[in-house]
Amino acid sequence: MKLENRIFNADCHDALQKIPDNSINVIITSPPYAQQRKKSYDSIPESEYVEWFLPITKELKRVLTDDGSFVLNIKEPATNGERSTFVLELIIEMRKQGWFWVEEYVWNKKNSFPGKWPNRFRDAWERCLHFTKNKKFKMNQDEVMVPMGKWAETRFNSLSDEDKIRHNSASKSGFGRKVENWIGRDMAYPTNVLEFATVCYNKGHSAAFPEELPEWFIKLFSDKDDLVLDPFLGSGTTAVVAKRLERNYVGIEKQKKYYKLSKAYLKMEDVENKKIKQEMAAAIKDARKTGNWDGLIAECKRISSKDNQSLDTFNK
Amino acid sequence: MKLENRIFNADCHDALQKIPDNSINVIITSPPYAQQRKKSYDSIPESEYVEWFLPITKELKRVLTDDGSFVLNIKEPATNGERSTFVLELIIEMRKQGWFWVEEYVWNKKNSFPGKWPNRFRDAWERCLHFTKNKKFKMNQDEVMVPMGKWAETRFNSLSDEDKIRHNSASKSGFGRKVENWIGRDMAYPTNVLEFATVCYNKGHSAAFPEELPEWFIKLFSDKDDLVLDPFLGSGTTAVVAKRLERNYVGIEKQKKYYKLSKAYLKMEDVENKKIKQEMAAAIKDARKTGNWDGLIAECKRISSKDNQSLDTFNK
DNA sequence: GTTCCGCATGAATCGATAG
DNA sequence: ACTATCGATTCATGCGGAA
Repeated sequence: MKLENRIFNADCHDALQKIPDNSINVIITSPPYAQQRKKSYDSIPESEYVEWFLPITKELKRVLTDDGSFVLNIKEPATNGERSTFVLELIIEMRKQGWFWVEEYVWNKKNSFPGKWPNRFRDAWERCLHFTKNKKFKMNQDEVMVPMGKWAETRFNSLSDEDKIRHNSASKSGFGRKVENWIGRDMAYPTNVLEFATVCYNKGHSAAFPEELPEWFIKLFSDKDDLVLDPFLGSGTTAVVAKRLERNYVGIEKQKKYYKLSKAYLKMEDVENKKIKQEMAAAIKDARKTGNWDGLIAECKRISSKDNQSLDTFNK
Repeated sequence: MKLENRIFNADCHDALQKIPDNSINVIITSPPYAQQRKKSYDSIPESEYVEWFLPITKELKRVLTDDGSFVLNIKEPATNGERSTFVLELIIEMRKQGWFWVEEYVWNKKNSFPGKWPNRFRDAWERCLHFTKNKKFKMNQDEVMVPMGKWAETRFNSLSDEDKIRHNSASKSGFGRKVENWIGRDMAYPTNVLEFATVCYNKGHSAAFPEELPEWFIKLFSDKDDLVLDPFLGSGTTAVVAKRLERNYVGIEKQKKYYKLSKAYLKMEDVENKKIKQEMAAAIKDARKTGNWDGLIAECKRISSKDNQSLDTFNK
């Protein structure tokens, strides 16, 4: 059975069995967080977290290609006045499994959750742990270069959208080449501190991380047509971004609700017409509001078929 | 013997014996980094780092007051293609010693050291690990509040440097009061991500961290006249800042060179006259350049005596 | 059509209260 | 003494209605 562009609605460890060895180029995920108090459906107690996760990382190592990367977005909560140590323990244990702990990127969340406590400030960062199977791996550093310095930044902002499009589409013309050179001079490689804002529900949906995060790592650690896996897909951000970047995706999500949500968002990626896209977004928002997920995918298909019609009409 | 405002030129663990129990309010330090290859005078091999550091943290716990804080600025290097795990192990072991691991602050180094490697980007952050002896401790959150939000940010950017100074010094004028009110309304508590630029050698000296870093933690975790310890004083940044903030300091530094440098910088804090201050800075710079440290302290005393004279003259 | 303001919304954490 | 639930605190962001 074809693996590419599938979402499994199953337990993570079970579904991983169906994925062959050395087949995934990048794994990006944000696993369910450990929580001491709430014993909700998908929450693992802190004390059992490492023990629970290690069999999964073992499978992830098996399915990853030799030059592939595994990016683990995680942050230990503060309970009883101090930070938990299970993430530290996890890193140490994963190295014993044979993983290379290449780097720890910091995701600096510009809009962190508010609050005030006597012993700490707001938590504004999460770990993005970068693991590989080998010392050498695929890394396309040029894909994530950033504008350098203030001057370059303002110049970029002052470019009209049309200018940018013109540059992209006409990169082989004299004009295009000129801008290209100029950009090359004023772009710098980023650091291991990433600055993205978190997503809020009012933007349409909430997710563990904003699209920029998987986008950055997918560009960096994979090529076009490569295969991207998110073993805890959630609302589907990783798959949606992978699709948009012309990579293939595989997703695993245990909860039916999020499974359907992912399918809906992926369907929305196919839609070209702006109004129809908005209509689909409204349907998703409605399902979130009412908690009625059953009809969502059918509804999305119905709406999306209108897009095809409108395209057909347009083509005539 | 008086403990306050002394610098010990001695081995860290030895000197700590002389410090009584529960006498230090804040400990801030950046210990010598582990290095795999170089076996220089003050470098500890990675494999022995935890084992070497734990007896010291045990003493630090002894000398710290019950409501005191220990801030450990550290970052594991990347060797052989991956990050070392000794910092993670250190945290776990320190908890076994009875430390509370309250928080991990990230120091985001805005101007990080340049460089390019095939498997990683520039390292732009370091850990500032916050440990305490108890769940409750001293924390003066209001001392480190920051301007809030986008609007305030742009306002601050549009103010010239002089305007900022004028606001600070003339807070009772009409202009000042207005801005003051506005600031009072628009100050927010910071997050656990700190943004300080690194210090450059051309600023006069190199140090493990910029003055802003100990300043932030000293303000946050101590009151006026409290006692601040840096067991690996280096060029004396922590002591200088503590003195400036009207705290008392204790420093320990093994290397004669850095011991003398610290004394020189502390002497410079006493000098009021700008020109004489510059003269002393030049003498320090000269000692760094020539490597001739023997006469430095005497020279600083000689220069500083001129300051007293000039003050006397001024007073007449 | 713009710009501007009000408002709801977060992978949060602590202390108090209740059982 | 230990666990479970609840209220209070707080701020960057984007949406929607208003001017």
